[in-house]
Amino acid sequence: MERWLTKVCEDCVVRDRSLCGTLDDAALTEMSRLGRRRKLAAGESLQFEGDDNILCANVLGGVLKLSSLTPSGDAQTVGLLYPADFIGRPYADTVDHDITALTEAEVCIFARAPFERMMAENMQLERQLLERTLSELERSRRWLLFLGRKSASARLAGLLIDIDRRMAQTGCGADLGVGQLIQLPLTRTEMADVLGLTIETVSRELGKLKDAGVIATEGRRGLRILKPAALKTIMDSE
Amino acid sequence: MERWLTKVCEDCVVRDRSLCGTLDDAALTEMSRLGRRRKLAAGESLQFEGDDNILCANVLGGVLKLSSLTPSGDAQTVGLLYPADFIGRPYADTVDHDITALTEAEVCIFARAPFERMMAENMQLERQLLERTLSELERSRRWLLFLGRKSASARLAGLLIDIDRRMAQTGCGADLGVGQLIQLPLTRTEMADVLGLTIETVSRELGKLKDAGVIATEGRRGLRILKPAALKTIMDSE
DNA sequence: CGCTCGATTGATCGCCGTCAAGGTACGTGG
DNA sequence: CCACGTACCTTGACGGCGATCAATCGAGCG
Repeated sequence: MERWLTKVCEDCVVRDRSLCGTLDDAALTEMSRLGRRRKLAAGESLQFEGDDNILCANVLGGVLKLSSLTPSGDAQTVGLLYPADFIGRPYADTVDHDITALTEAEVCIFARAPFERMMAENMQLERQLLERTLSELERSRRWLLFLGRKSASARLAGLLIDIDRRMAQTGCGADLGVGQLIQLPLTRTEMADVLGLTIETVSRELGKLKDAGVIATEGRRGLRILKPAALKTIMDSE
Repeated sequence: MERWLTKVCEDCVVRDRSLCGTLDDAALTEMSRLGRRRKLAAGESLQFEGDDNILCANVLGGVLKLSSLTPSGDAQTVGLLYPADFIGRPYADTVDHDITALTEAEVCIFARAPFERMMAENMQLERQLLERTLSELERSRRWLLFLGRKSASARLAGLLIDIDRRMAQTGCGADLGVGQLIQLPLTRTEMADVLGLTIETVSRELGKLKDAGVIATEGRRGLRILKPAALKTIMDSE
């Protein structure tokens, strides 16, 4: 029994990169007892804004989004979640954002209460989460700068570069190197929701990048970055 | 000597609301040995993006901003700091944003290394910082939604409401209640930098709010919110 | 092969940025 | 206490970027 539970973590693809990466064997065994895996279909939601906050999780595979609906009805995505990312907000009563799978995804879920107990007993867990949260805050603030000050083309370039980097890091199918085929985890509409733009503008800007030979597309979700330097220049431009 | 150092914290105006609020007497004595107060003139910067990350601090009084310059040269403010707020990013090598006083301000500074040592030895300190960072991340994400999806008038209304709330909470001069005089901690230009707008648009939108009788202004920095409900409606509108 | 949903493309509109010209608060010095 | 100067703010005219509305296209699936 014990061995089986441990094995859940042993074959975990993100074990060394996730929050759990720093745990010793005893703590990992305890964690494996608390966690359970769940698969999500594309479009399926893990939780909704306003829900009771009862869970935390690690992303094992796939890409998810954090989003909110404005009172006036349209969506804004405030963050993307890739494998090894942490989901949840310990100590809070309610959930702040919807969490929805963009692709098929798998997560390792912990009930919030026992997870918080684990944090209290394992300092390195709390420390890890603090460092991750600080990083995430920084990511969010950098994105603020994009939404506040950058043109549609710069925002799109920034998103494509970010996706490329994250997909490479997490081994979601992208390899390092120019011209590699990436499978975009987002539809045009979803990209628009991240960028604070409309689907039409996203489509037009993608068209311009294609015409300029900076990228190439393959079907709806295939993407090749042909001129990374040019893309970065566009990202940094106004 | 010991008594004097302790006294530094004893007369601290934000003692119960700051990070240090949860510390016991022994730990507080240790903190008071590490911290030193510093006054900042309006416009003075505590640190710049790219600097070596050598300090953390608590805000004692005044209002400060966190901001970045885009490569193309214009400013975006990514956060505002009020009394009792925490400044700094433990564990990071370099500083992510400029920190500048908007008004006269006072901070209680700790060198980063000893501050991190204190955190390692005082779990509640790390725990407090984690909770604050999670809150701050949430604030930042909510602001993302504004910059991504809201009109100039909704953004401005949101900022005014936020300032009102924070000033009331931190006792910066605002009292609760309709029509109270608030001293805005920001100039029009600084408001524009927060909102991702231009100074002209901010000025025009303020004018509209005045014409509608929602607010009244008094000199450059004086503000009264006459119709809070109307302001909230505008904030929630598209 | 046809259906459906998503993506593209085009035409037009409006918000907000830009450029430009006063105007007003507020500190300074007479 | 008032004149003056400067920095900040307000107001106006105009243009462009991206939203909106609308039609068509095309990928992917049954």
